[in-house]
Amino acid sequence: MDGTADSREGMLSRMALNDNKAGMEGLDRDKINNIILEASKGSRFYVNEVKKEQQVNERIGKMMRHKAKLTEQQIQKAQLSAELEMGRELGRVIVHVDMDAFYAAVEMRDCPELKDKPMAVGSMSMLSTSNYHARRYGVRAAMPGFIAKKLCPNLVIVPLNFDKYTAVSEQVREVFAAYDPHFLPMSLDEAYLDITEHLHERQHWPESMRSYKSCDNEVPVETDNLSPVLFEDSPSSSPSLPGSDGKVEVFGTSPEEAVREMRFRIEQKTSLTASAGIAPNMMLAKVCSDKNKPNGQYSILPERQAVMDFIRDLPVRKVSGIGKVTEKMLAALDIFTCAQLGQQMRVLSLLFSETSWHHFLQISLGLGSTRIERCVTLPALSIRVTEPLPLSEM
DNA sequence: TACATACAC
DNA sequence: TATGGTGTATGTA
Repeated sequence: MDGTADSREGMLSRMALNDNKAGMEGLDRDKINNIILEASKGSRFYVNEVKKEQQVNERIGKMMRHKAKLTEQQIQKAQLSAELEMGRELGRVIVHVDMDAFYAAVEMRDCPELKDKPMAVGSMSMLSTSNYHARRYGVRAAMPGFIAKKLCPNLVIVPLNFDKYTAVSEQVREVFAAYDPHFLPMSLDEAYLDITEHLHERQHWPESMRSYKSCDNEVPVETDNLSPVLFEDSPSSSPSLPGSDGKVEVFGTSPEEAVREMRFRIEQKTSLTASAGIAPNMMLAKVCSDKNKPNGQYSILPERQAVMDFIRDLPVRKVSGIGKVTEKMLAALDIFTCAQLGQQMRVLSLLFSETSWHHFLQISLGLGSTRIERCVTLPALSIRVTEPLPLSEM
């Protein structure tokens, strides 16, 4: 009944390497998992993980028995879909920006010797993040350093410099604010922005307000005549003219160009790269920001068809809010992609709570929040004494 | 209400 | 030697 094979399989789903992240494609999973397993076996953590795994398996068993007993019930899913479809909002331009391997990138910037080595930030007990070189060995955020060392003996582990990351984060947030003063920070290294208003204004901006010099810090190139009032923080001392020194880049007025410009300014200011996603809602923007990481961006056009094309083959696990447990429960129902999620709504509405299946339905339709709300989270953020460690800012 | 689970960073 | 800390949301007893 217990079945060692079964519990071992199940354990792997919790303990095994999570390669669902950028920079970890094409690894030798079996080899890596064996090392992780060997290092973990017998520990209290291991025993606890096995226990939790069995609980999830029981939950799935219960769900499957329930499913087998289902009678053909009619539900009004079609009607709800239609209502949601009518309310679909495509008019906002939502951006999710995410710094690439943030802590590791800061440490590499400040210590060039680390640049070509596999390195991670954290301790022997826990890593906060790793650089892309280390990821080739399966070393990633949320992994204990001692296990990472087994995977990659040459790994350099740098302790956290939290104050430094906070300071850099402030610099990055200054750039965010230029595109959306109400942006929503999710952690030190990532945020949601609604750049709809910015884009409206930007339409009327002259090129000079969209021009940036490669070597200079964050200020548009100064030309003699045009609205200098708008550049309060530009240095009046040395107005750099196009062609005088570094190359001047002119950014366009489209959403993609605005975001390219924002990433350019972040890099000029901090020497760190960011990735971004542009989409009509937060759920999609978040997925998009991961698509061309590191140092890239991806956008979904504000059209229903573009959204549905994007959603179709998207693995459900990529969606924020779908974690490993939900992934496994859905997998037991042969649901792996968002399209399959949509096809199975009838069953899902019977097996899951109302809030859960409503959420699933929204995902399957490519819907998400179109207003970023800061007021709700702001008090919580200000109370916080220490920022939680981002364990997956890759 | 209190506690447990899932999820995010 | 060693597998985080904190907040939110949701479900259940």
